[in-house]
Amino acid sequence: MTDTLTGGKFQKLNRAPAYQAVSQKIRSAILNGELKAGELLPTEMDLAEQFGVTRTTIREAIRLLEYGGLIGRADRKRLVVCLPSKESASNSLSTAMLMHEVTFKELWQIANGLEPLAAGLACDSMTTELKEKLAANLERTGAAKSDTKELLEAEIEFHNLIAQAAHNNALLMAREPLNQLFYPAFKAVIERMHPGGRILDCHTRMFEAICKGDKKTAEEWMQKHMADFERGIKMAGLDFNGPIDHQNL
Amino acid sequence: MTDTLTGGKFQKLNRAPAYQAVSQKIRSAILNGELKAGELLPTEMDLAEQFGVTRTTIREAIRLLEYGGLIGRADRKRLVVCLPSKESASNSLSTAMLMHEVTFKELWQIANGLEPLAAGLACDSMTTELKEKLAANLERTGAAKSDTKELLEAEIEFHNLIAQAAHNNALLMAREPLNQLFYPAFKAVIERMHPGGRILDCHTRMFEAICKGDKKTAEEWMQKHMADFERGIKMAGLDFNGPIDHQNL
DNA sequence: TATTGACATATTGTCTGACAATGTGTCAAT
DNA sequence: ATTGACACATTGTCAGACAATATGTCAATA
Repeated sequence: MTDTLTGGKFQKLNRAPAYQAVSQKIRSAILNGELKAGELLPTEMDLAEQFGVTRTTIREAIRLLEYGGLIGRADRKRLVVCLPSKESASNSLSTAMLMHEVTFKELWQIANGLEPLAAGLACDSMTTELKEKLAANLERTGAAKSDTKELLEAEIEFHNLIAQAAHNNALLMAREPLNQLFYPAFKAVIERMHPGGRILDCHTRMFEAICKGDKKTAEEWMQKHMADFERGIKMAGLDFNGPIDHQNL
Repeated sequence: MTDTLTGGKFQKLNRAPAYQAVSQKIRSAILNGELKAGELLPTEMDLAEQFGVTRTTIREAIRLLEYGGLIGRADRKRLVVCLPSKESASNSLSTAMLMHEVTFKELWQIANGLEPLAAGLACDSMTTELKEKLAANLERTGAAKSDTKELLEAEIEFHNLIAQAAHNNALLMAREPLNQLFYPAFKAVIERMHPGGRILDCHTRMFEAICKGDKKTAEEWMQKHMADFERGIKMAGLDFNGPIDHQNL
């Protein structure tokens, strides 16, 4: 199968289209800090002149970056350089996972690794501000009762707060695809849950453990919580070993 | 601060540009399976007619998707619907982490969560094929000696193989940003390492543990391996608590 | 003073129409 | 079976235009 004649010696020379080159240049400029987040981009005409191409080409180059969240619109006209939000940053990863038909089980295994990790780290770097937010969240959960929509939001907020308490931005971003992909499942599980179930209990104990800096207990309760979630998925009639849906786009 | 007159009642109506709408439609069609991966996209003129806009608009819409890896070029002409590769899928997340100036420590904490997880899962679902590949990788590592480039590649390959052995596609994709961002650090660490160090030993013991299905031992050795890496980063003169570089773009 | 209206200007979004470069398919010649 | 010649389709890029919308200025007004 090795055709030494046609296969060897020369490598495919890549003549990438101009819009890709331009896009790369702009991207680099942003990563280098030549263009700082928050700054306005030069106008399309400016860029066109600088690169020596047409506005059309510039616009295509910009679109290429826009999806990644590196560039956004300030006020619907002028474009600005952005710090990508964790949502936009994890979009491609989420959709890629969707298209690869990742299963609940696979995602759950990751979450089961990351969530206890977050809980553990939170024990080391808890702040009073986050303690207050968590306390407020517990109240919110308690007050939600059978209002599933409210309960759902509180539940998600709780986990996000824990992750914030870990003071690890990378973790916060790495978790985001799970948030996005699990959302429909969260919803289904919580809607089918008997009110006043274990959720609040779990959360409370976790909160107390974290406040005490009791890493082991915090991690254990998070694991129990995740186990509950797994059971919930199955009880909600979702196929734990099957691919997740994409009601989120 | 609540101006009840101008603030309330009406929400900002969003008149998104046409290229965004078109992009969304195409994206949905792909996620719905109306356009399957591998299929050719209709020609730009076709799309332009169908959506009732110009080719210019269509092209901008396509660029928007191209970055995310949902659309690629088959043969430099006709565009084709793609299953995003794990590399392209994690690009935005990686650059977002870069721009948020994520530290080595933050990334390491995640890796320290995911890598032992992978090693543990691998114990449950090892295949003979991967055993062979891992065995070959160990030989490769042994043979590399002081060839740091070769050693680097072998090291990365080892971890990827473990992750593959976990048979969890989501994990494989979630790990990818770490691969991308740690790469320069890997390199620096390995170049500064005394040859015949602990690497091969660690890998071998992990391999043996995984083959035996000894989850606990496999995880422990992976953790030791990660601890070595942490030491390596510090010894290489990199700031463990400082932001990572972006020599990768 | 603070708000409004009128107006010129700048910038983006979209359209039209064109051309060059490149890949595809066909068919005859070898 | 390979090559050459040719028509055709499709993408990449250009030039130039116009509409819609923000921005800034300045006078008029309450």
